[in-house]
Amino acid sequence: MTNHDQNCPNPDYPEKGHPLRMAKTMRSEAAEIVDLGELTKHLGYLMRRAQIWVFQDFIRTLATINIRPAQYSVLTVINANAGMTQMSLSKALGIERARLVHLLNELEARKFVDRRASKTDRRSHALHLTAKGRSALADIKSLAQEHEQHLADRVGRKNHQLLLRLLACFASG
Amino acid sequence: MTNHDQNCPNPDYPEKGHPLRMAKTMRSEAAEIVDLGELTKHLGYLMRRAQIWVFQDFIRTLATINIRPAQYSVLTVINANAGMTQMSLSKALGIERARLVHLLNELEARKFVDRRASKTDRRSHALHLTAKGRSALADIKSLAQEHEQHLADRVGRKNHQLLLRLLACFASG
DNA sequence: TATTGTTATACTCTATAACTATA
DNA sequence: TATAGTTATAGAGTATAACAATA
Repeated sequence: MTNHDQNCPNPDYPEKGHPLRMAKTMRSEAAEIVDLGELTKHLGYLMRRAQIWVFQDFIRTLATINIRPAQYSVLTVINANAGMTQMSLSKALGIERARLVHLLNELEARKFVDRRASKTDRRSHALHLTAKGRSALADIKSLAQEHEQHLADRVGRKNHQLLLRLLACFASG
Repeated sequence: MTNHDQNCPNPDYPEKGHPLRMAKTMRSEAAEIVDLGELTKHLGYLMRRAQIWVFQDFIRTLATINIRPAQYSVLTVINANAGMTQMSLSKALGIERARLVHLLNELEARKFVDRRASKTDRRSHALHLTAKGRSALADIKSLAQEHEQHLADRVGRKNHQLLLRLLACFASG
């Protein structure tokens, strides 16, 4: 019996097994009993496993529109802060500015984002969503909500809210 | 005011700022106000930020012994399941077997781990910690506990326990 | 035929350093 | 001198595919 069976409202949601790790040829279903030792007492281990689970569900749920978590976060924050600079976006999301360049190149190539000349500082760019970007974001948000519902189904609505509150301790601090 | 201020027992532990992201030259401390939009309602976003925080604290706390989270998990599970195969370890930790080869090569080069011939299946290896590996793991566990205490200090002891329970829903499932 | 360990490749993301053009 | 954006490189980590030895 694995650790979560006692506590998870719906341990098998959305189907048996890890979202993207369904073995192609599963001859022996016998899941070996492996002792994880101290690992299950470490928040870091559980967070890593949980984060992989969540991101894979996100990627799968938004696969039709081909948006990954990092891209979603960039679009969302630009939408909420039109005209912001790359440095500001980089700091807000904790994404290295060098990495952000590539993310923005992709989103600009897809005509979701505009880099406009700043009026006050000619070193920096003012970031804006295009009309196409705003339209796409509406669809993306809808799918992202669907994804979030998967998580709430998995862990329970109250626990979902609780996790949001508890994890905020580590964000940005 | 950031999101976690109301809820975190000790929002500034262990010092101001992110563990490894202290700017080298911080002229203007004025943290710009950036609206994160819907992101703070997404478990995935908060998990990613939290996981980065936690892993960076782990890496820093165990820097003297030069052990990273993935290496720690491998040593711990081999210790608890002497003689296990690489496939079994790969499945238990959710690490691709191709990736595990490199991890084990490193740990074998450091004389922490032995790959012995299996007695029952000549395709597979039986994994064991060496005497040096067991000795090192004792020190490593002590530092890992210190790291875990940092997390408990950050989020509060009761919340720490709560998080362990809630996140287990996503692990392994 | 399928599985174990291995090698190799591609892609995402992190971490740096260096460069340019501005400030 | 310092900062914004860019380019480049190195290293984790993930995801695949293919191969040899073995089952």
